[in-house]
Amino acid sequence: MEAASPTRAIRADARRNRERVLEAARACFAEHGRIAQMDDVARRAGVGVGTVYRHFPDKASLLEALVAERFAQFTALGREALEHEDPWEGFSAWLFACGELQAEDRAFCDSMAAGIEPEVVFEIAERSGLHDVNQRVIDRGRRAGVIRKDARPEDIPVIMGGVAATALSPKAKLGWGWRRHLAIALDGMRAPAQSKLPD
Amino acid sequence: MEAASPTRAIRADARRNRERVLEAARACFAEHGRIAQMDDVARRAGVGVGTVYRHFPDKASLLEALVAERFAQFTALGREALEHEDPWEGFSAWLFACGELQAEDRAFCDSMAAGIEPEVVFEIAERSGLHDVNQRVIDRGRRAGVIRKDARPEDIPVIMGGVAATALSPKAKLGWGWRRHLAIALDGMRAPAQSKLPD
DNA sequence: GACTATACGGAATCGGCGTTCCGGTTGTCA
DNA sequence: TGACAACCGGAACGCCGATTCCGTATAGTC
Repeated sequence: MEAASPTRAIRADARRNRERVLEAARACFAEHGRIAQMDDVARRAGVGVGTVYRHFPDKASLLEALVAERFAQFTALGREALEHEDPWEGFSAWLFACGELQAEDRAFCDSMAAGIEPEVVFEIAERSGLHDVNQRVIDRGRRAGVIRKDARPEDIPVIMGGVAATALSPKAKLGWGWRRHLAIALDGMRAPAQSKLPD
Repeated sequence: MEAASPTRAIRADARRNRERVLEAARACFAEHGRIAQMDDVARRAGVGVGTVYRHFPDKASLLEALVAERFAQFTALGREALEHEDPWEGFSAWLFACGELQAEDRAFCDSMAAGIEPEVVFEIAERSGLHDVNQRVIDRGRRAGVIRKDARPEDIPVIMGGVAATALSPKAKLGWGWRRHLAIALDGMRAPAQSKLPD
């Protein structure tokens, strides 16, 4: 039904500009979070705002595209984690790696933490195969006896969302650091469990 | 230097209105988060916007006042926790209680999670004595051998910030729930530690 | 080289929201 | 009761940033 239009293909310059816009958006939003402005993205990309809007109907779509990229990375890393000989090491190193990517991306963090339109985020995670990977990683860990029995795949996004919130805080203050936060949560996920999880 | 003005005392209606505004603000912001509008607060309080502004110079101040109230509650609960016979029970029940309060308050959650002006939040925590209580609760737990040795008082706000982020998500989705998140983190704080925390 | 569908740029538009302002009201004190 | 300072309401203002619009430029085709 969705046949390629019979007319001319997408113009080369259009394709190039789309790439530029995405790249500029990555940089702007990573640095300033979702408050970065469309005009800034356009300027950084060296195009007019109009062009940005031709490629992405609105700001939300642009942000979405970026989140999708990140999720794809997480998924890829997760697949590798499944190959790791030590299920626990694979699991924890994976989350630290995702944390590293997150921490560099303010917009991603506040999308996750303050969770604008979680429905959409959920769908993207589904589409990118992230849910599936979460499921497998948790299963593997539980079977190996290194992850607590009552752990669930959804615990991963919950934890990472929390870590994202921490990553948003100015690092200096209190000497926090998302790594410490993640380390605590990971200990909480480890078998043997010290308590029973609600739900 | 800050002597009471020698002129008439604050008018009774002014005091009453201030209270109304605070109450309305509590309700509006709790429900909609910090995006709730000043006009809504005013309407709900049954006063004009001007009145809101006479009592609080700007939106930030109003939010701040509310956050301060919350922190004061946390502090009070924390002091009670210190009296609990079981240091672990005192600690964990305390955080669940705080979570309960948080979860009902969207504005508080997004202040904590997306952390607008963390400097200010920090200062309020200091003033309300929350930092002090955190310190004591952790110390007590560590001495009793129920909290991991490498835990630090700052881990508490970090964890609760993460929980706040979770509380912001629509509960239905994925069957999450901040309680589960907190439970995991608490297990991570418990002695004996399974790993060494970074930093 | 001529032609046209596509793209482009960026000024102008539009809507939302915090904040200000001032004429009118009301509590308080003598 | 009168006078005045303290308050009040809410219309109007100003800023800011997303989005639109349209005249112009250009890739791709014949």
